[in-house]
Amino acid sequence: MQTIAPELAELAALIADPGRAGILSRLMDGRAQTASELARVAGVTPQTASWHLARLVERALLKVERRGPRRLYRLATPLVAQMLEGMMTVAAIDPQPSRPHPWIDAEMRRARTCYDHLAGELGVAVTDAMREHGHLHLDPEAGELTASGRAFLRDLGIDLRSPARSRRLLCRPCLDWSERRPHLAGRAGAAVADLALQRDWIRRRPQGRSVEITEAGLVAFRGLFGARI
Amino acid sequence: MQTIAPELAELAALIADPGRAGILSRLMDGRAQTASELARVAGVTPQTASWHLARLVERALLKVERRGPRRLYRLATPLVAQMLEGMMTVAAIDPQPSRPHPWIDAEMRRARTCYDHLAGELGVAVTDAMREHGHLHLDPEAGELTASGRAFLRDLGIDLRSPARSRRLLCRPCLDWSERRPHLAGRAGAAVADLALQRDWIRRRPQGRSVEITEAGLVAFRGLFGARI
DNA sequence: GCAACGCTTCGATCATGATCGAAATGTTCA
DNA sequence: TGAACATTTCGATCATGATCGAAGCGTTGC
Repeated sequence: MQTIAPELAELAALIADPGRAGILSRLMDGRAQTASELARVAGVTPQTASWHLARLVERALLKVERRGPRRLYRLATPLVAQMLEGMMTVAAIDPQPSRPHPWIDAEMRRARTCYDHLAGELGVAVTDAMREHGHLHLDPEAGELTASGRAFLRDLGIDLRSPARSRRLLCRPCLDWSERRPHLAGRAGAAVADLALQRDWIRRRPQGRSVEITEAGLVAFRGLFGARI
Repeated sequence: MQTIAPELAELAALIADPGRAGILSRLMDGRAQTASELARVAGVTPQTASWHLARLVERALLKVERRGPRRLYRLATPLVAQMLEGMMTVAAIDPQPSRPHPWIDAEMRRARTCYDHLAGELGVAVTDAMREHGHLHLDPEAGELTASGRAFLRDLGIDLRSPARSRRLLCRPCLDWSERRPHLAGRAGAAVADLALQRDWIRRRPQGRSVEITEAGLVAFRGLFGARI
């Protein structure tokens, strides 16, 4: 019985190295990174990272772009991000009975981006607040932005039609691996994250995927969204 | 920077072995299998399979159930199936320009079940036919069953409310890794597959995940659905 | 209780691939 | 053209874990 199992194993083997897993995890914020930065997060020497990166590109998980003497790596397609999202969700399931993940970096747990939307305590808090205000319904598999939610986002200055890529789902849940609860994803989630970056409510930390919540951000998330953060 | 990367790598390593990947792939039809059957599909001796199965259970990817002298293994949660689905989708992406997958078993490519719904040429053909008849809209990320579609399924004797687990999404796309195109999943997809099994349109092959399309099935899929199969 | 059967544990062997130092390549800028 | 820098290639070493034979365990049925 020939199945896709060999390819599945091959793909998994590619992710199974801690260095490569670190690289992929780092790229989950959707932006491109240099080989040096990726070597740093993987905790290996540049030549080792180069070897890992070559494998990831060869297998089409990453694509590379030359920018002067540097090379910028990013996830090849959103499909890869979606796959990693699913794997992280399962990876976060402790075989042991549920408890918080003390081994996750506090900054990551607090606030980060997940490809293009907010995650961590912040992402879940904003999502919860929107649900409580009736802006949002979120089931494990599906999500819906209510009329109230559309109005709310519009009043914030978000044009949901703008991201053009209307083929993307407006509103979907994404299981937060650190909080073990869904947060808002899809076009609406991306729009909220964009807004937060634009208004300087959050700032990307120079290294890593975590973001810093500014003072203005705390005020905005609490005041405008009603988030308990 | 502590992230979930180590857990991600550990999880991937678990799937990275061809034997274990074969076991997981085999269990993607959602049913439980004996250790012997899983050893067979993995192509290893029973004692090696036992070792693999122990790791998968320990890491909570599988759960085991004793049935007399046998042990029945199944996927621990639908989350695992969803993760594997995502991985298979990426695994099926050839780094090389697109072409059919000659290395996939013809029976698997023809018709199989994907957790609880139809996949392969059959799954895609049924989905396409339903789309062409206006029963279904299917975007890469989302799906919608139209009023016509609901009526169509009702006339077939499908009660979409019956599966009780109404938290599940009614209609969603699932990227078919052998056809590289979406097929119908969600509660509607599961209902169609259930119906097909009940009416003996398809039969599960004793080994493997592929299903056999019966003569009556060909008539039904062509006549009732209008599928080009 | 005993035999049959399915499955697991133990122990020894063997193969794959991750690692880094050293050196080469390639790009930019002066 | 040459210097500076980012990245890759090469080569040798080393560690992890997959494998199977043999033996042990546990359940069922006579």
